[in-house]
This record gives sequence, structure tokens and C-alpha cells, in this order.
Amino acid sequence: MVLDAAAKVVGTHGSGASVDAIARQAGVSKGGLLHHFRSRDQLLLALAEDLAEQFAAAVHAAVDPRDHAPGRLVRGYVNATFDDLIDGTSVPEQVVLAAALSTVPGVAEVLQRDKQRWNEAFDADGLHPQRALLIVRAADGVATAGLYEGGTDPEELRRTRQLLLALSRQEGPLADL
Amino acid sequence: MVLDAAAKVVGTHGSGASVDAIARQAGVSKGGLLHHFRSRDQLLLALAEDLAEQFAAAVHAAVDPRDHAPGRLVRGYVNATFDDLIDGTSVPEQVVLAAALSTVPGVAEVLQRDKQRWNEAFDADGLHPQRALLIVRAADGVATAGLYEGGTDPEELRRTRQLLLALSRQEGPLADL
DNA sequence: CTGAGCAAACCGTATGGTCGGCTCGTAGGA
DNA sequence: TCCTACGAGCCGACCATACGGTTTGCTCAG
Repeated sequence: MVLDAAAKVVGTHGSGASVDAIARQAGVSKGGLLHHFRSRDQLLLALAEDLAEQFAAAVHAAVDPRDHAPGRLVRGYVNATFDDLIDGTSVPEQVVLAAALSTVPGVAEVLQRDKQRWNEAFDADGLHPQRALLIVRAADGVATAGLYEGGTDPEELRRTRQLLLALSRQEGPLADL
Repeated sequence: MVLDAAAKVVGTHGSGASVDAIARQAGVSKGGLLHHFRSRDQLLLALAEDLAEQFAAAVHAAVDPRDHAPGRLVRGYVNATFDDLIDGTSVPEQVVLAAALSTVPGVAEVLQRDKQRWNEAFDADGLHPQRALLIVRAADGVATAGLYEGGTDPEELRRTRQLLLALSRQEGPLADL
């Protein structure tokens, strides 16, 4: 798809990626590309929305259908994040993309709305809010950190994932830890 | 300073910020700016290095000199992150910058080396490695998340900070939480 | 007098966006 | 069934502008 090509180019060349470059990667001409997206900014905006959608789909796909305990969405979030972090590179790519795109007009609002939706979903997930927040933020942090290195130790990733999952299976506040 | 101006422009306009724009923000001409930095890429590289340095200085300044217990550096890291997250906006800005710059040739290596140094420093901090990792990644995640919203609830930030600090004052593995 | 610091004009190139035209699938009339 | 008209999708040439980097020359401290 066109947006996949855009994601690849923006991921490697930053938010300043040229329409030419994206079009070439997508196998179309610049004129053809701008026939679908009125302008470069609209293209990047569509990319941001697609990104958020893709990640949400990955999370919901990672939720265990047999899991009905509180925190199931949090566990899906953690698993989706770490899955892509271990064998693919798509999540860190998404982090770069989100950050790179955050300077494009309109994208900040999209990301903000998306984050708001996540917060509400976590609130409805049954876990103590602070506990859910800590777990999700830690997963975010691991994904962000995964950006800067050639690849984190897979064994460490596995342990961290297990720890976060274990934390999500307890309830109540974290204050007494 | 010139790099501060560069940080501001790159933070708002992305890694594609023009030399002109940075020069104007810094109050010098493009020619004058390129007199100090051979090229645009060198300027952005210097910016990345300065960024890493500034953050490291903030962390070390946030370490309580009377604190000699294991995890003191982790606590400094947490405090530095949350301090800037609450009253300034410089840390989220640093996150945007790091991500935006990560596509600039050479910057990825700088950030990677910096991250490696942090890992070593945390290893020498006396805390159980997995515990330190969780705390630091959670702080990173909170900083990253702070990007997308107009501002997280300060009270929630305060509580999260206290939680992370409390976690850093216990020792041993986290498995039994 | 000299050289560092800076400004401004300048150059070739790359960019975002527009435009005329080409191709082809298809609706519809005979 | 055949022919025609049409419109969506796409291409490649084109234009004005903005870009990175170089060069020239001014200013002023030592």
C-alpha cells in the first residue's frame, strides 16, 4: 500500500521525506501520488492515522480471547509491543514515525486523540489506574529505548515482558510495593 | 546559544528544519551559522550531542548528595525527568528532538553510545538490574507520552514519580511483586 | 596589517504542487 | 454485439520557490 511505502521512507529519512521519494518507494509517480492526497501534509496526516489504527488492531489481536480477568487489554498492549519489538521492527518504527510526524500540522491532534482513547480504554480495563499506567508507560519506554540500539538483548526483553504481565495480574494500588 | 535556537526550531519544525530558519532564530545569518558548523548535518549532530550532555547534567544535578543508598542515580534520573516534565517542557522536547534527529546520519550512533553509558551507570548503581530497568523505562515512557498531550495531569505525574521513587528504594528482584 | 567572525549575494539543485495528456474500464445507444 | 463517449487514475513535464553550501567582502579587535 501507499502508506506502507510512506512509512518506510519517513522512518528512514525523517518527516522531511520528499514526495518524490515516497512516490518512488510506492512505485507510482509524484503526480499519481498527489492525485490521491491533495498535498504532502495530507499524506502524512493519513499516515499518522493509519499508524494509530494499525497499532490498535495489533493490540486487540494480541488480547487473549480466553482472558477475562482485569487487565486483559493491558496485557494485549504489552504483548503487541514486545512481539513487534522482538521479531519485527515495526513498533520502534512506529515510535520514530509518531515522533517524526508530530511536527506536521494536524498530526499532534490525531495522536492526542488516540492517546485519550487509550487512556479511556485502560480505565475500563478493571485494573487499578496507577498500576495500569505504570505498566503501559514502561512498555512505551522499552519501545522508545529500542530505537536507539541495534537491538536490545532478546532475553532481557522476554524477562521484562514477563514482569509487566505479572504486574498486570495483580490488583490494587502499587503503593505497598 | 546557537544550539538552543536549533533545538527550538527542530522541535517545532522537525528534522527537516532549514538552516535559514535556525539561523534566524539564533539571530545570525545563514552564512554566519555555517561558519561555525561546516554543514547542516554537523550542526544537527552537535545538537544531538549537546542534548545528551544537557540531560546527563540535569540527572547528576538531581541526585541527592546525601543519598548514598543503592539506586541514587535512578532516583536522580526519575527526578530530572519529572521535574522538567512538570514545570518546563524541555524533556518532552528532548524526546521529540532525539526521535527527529535519529534519521540524521551519525546521530543514531551518538544516541546509542549515550544509552550504553546510561546502562553501565545504572548497573553500577547497586539496584537489581531488572528493577532499575523497569523504573527507568517507565520514566522514559512517561516522558514520551507527555509529548502527545497538552499536558498530563500534574497530580498524576506527582503520584507516578512517588511510585517510581518508592520502587527504587527497595532492593532485590521484582518477581515476587 | 592581519585574521577571525559574520553578513549578504549568489549558484545549482531539489522540492511541492499544477497541468495537459495518455490509458483503460465501462456505461449506453443502436 | 459493436462502437462511442466519458471519466477515473495516473504519468511526466513544467514552474516558482526554497534549499544547502560557497564566495566575496565588510568590520573590528589585537
